[in-house]
Amino acid sequence: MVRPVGVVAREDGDLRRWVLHVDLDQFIAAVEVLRHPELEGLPVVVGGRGDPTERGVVSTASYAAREFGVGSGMPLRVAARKCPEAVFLPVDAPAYEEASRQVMDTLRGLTWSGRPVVVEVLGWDEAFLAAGETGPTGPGGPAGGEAVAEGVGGGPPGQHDPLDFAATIREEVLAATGLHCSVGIGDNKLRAKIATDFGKPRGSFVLTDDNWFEVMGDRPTEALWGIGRKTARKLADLGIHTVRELATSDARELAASLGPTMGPWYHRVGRGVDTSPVDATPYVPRAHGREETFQADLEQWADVEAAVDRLARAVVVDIDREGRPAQRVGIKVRYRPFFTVTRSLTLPGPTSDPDTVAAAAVSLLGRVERDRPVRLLGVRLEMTEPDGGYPR
DNA sequence: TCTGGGGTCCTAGGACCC
DNA sequence: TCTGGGGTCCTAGGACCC
Repeated sequence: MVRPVGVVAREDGDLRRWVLHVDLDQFIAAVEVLRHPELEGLPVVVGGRGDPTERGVVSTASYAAREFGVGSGMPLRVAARKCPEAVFLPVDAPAYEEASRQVMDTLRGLTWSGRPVVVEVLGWDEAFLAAGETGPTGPGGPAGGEAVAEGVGGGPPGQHDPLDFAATIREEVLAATGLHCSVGIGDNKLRAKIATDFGKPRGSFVLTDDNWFEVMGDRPTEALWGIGRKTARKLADLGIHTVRELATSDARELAASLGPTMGPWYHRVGRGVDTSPVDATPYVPRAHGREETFQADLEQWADVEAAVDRLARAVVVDIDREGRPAQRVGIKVRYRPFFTVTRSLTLPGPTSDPDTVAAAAVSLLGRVERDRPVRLLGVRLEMTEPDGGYPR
């Protein structure tokens, strides 16, 4: 159900106007510092297997490391050159998942002016928050889904100012987890998300229709959520460089050159327009995959086939946990130096049989070139839709 | 600089069918 | 023979995000 945000004025202090975006500061590095307190304040780089001589990239760098120019996505070898004294640590996903769970549980336990908070989790270290419903909302029934108020009318009036609530969020998350976060405040999700960057670290920022162009108008289109390097370049080719230019561009021209769906969407993003609701519905994955970059390129085709077989069986274990069979199988092959192809097929019928899936994955190798060194292999399984389809 | 691993969604062309 | 228009499925690739 689509719940418009940012248009409905209400008697209760206009809570529905606000969306908050919570983003943990240097999350992965911060989790590592929590369990290695002696690293506090030092340049810490987390990525790959923690060996800066290996192939791999930076997942997160601490603020001290960032001062040396180290940043996310940078090859570990480059990070080591920029900051040789940095402490390099391997990625430990289970540790971050556990810390994330604590953070999200803390957020879900918050109330705002006596209302439960709706929490939409975006990843390990991000979530959108909005004030939830306190009861049935009319003919359509409850709109909040999971969210049900606890002490309707019984509690103290609480805070209506979103900046006060943002401060509460930061305090509660710090007290519960030892982690610092920043909070973006907006009149929709898009603006809240972008606002967070201006609040970092350990702060808040408010971005609404009132100050959108003042804050964003002269920034490059790439500053927008959903516009990356490639799209920014395409826009530049159309003479669109800034957020203001995007906002005042011709929507039909955008549709013609960027697609009937994406064109108009970029136009809305340029104006800061977003009507999507904060939705606490648990995430249901469409697919699972595993891929591996080899420290040394594979030169023997038998090694390539063995690796695809192994990856396919590993992903079958992953989808088994989901309890849904595979209906499509895809492989990814990245050759030296960095050229990638994908191949995929629809299975004759849904299956979770490891032999069948592995055989299908290996068979796809018959559709790619086999006479060049292989840098990466991946296998991906698309699952059948869950009963009742996907949420939203 | 020499480029991870986990995902999502959109586009476009061809096959196939009516 | 000189051949429309639309819908759906399959496949490959691209872009983006965390």
